[in-house]
Amino acid sequence: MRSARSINSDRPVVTDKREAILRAAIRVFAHNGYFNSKVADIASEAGVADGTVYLYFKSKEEILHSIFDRSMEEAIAAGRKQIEQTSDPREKLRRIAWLHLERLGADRDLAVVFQVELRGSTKFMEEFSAAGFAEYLSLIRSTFEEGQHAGVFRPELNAKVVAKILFGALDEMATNWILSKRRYKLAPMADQVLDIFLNGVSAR
Amino acid sequence: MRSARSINSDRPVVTDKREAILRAAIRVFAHNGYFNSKVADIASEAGVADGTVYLYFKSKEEILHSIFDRSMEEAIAAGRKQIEQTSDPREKLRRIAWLHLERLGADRDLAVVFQVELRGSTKFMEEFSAAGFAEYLSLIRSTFEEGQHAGVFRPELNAKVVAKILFGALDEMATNWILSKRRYKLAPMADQVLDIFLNGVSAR
DNA sequence: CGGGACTGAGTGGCTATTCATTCATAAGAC
DNA sequence: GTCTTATGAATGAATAGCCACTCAGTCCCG
Repeated sequence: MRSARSINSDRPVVTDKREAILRAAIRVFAHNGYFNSKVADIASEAGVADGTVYLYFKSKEEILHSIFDRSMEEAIAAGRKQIEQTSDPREKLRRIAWLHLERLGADRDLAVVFQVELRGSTKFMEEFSAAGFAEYLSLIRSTFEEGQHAGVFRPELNAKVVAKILFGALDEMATNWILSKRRYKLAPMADQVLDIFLNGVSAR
Repeated sequence: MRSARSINSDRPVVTDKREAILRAAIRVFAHNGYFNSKVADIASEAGVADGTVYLYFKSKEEILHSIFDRSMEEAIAAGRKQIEQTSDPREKLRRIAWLHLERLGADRDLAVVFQVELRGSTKFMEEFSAAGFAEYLSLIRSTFEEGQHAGVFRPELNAKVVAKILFGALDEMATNWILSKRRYKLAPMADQVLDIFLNGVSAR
């Protein structure tokens, strides 16, 4: 990959353009929906010609994939890093939840793509499921199991189901935030979710 | 609306064909996704000509709307009925949750349309939000508030948020069920969700 | 017959993708 | 230093295919 011409220290132009197209796509998809978005719209939003898009992406669909892949990768990496910084399972879950909503709340357009556009077809869902999504759920699950072994959480609960419940609750917060006309901070909602959740799953 | 020709007691032919198209659409949308479904596919699945679809629906989009409107109406009516049959707020929520998953679990194709296809665009989401969806959330919310006044649930919790949490958790159960290859009963998951949820929100 | 239900081939509009061409820059020759 | 040639990134007009929707005509019932 770096065999040919890796000498030139900077290739800012290349990266910039690919990046510009991705950002433009997020904005356009968020506003019009994936299926109603024209490649021409993305190109003009990015300030490039239609054809240029195809120098960086194989197809319109690949753009959506790239958005998902990159964001998910970043999110999981950030999540793991947060988790390492504490050993208390409750605190770990708190950080995961907070981070989850903080990331989505920081970029409304990206949040729309994640919460709405990526759900728009079983085909996508299944592909994405297989990819990072399942990994994210299992990050929550294993953290919970850790807490079960430590005696912090109720041992009789099914960790897989518990993970889905927490994820589902957070997911709904995000979706509602997107659809709401009122503007409020998304991340703090994590505390309200966790209050109920932790209260529900903690060993007495 | 019923001013013209409400005399004919039965219009089975009309109803039958409209019904057949709706059912066919649910199946086709569930398998291919809304945007990848051709009106011609729906017509042939329903056993009618392309043009016939337009005798019953103004557009492809209206078909999707009709599916949503009818199902949501039924679901809410069924929910209210269940609620009337008990006065215990905890039991009311239990019935709502169970019913929620039971209905989706009974018709996989319909569930796919609801969980996946209807989420595929902010435009739809907003319209649907405005319609029955918000009503459903507020059904949960007011039941919860009732419980708060009765001293059963923690009074300091924000009922709106609580409703979203319960809904989100159930919603995630349904989505996961759809995507899962393994076949299991969806409705019983309601108990696991409620176990944690009620434990989390109940006054001590 | 009259009229409504139904048909399905055809039309129009739309848009993802391609590709011949342009042009700024790099590389080499002197 | 400057002219010539090579390179490939970028362009955007053209293509090709798709599909929602229409409508002229057929069918059938009373």
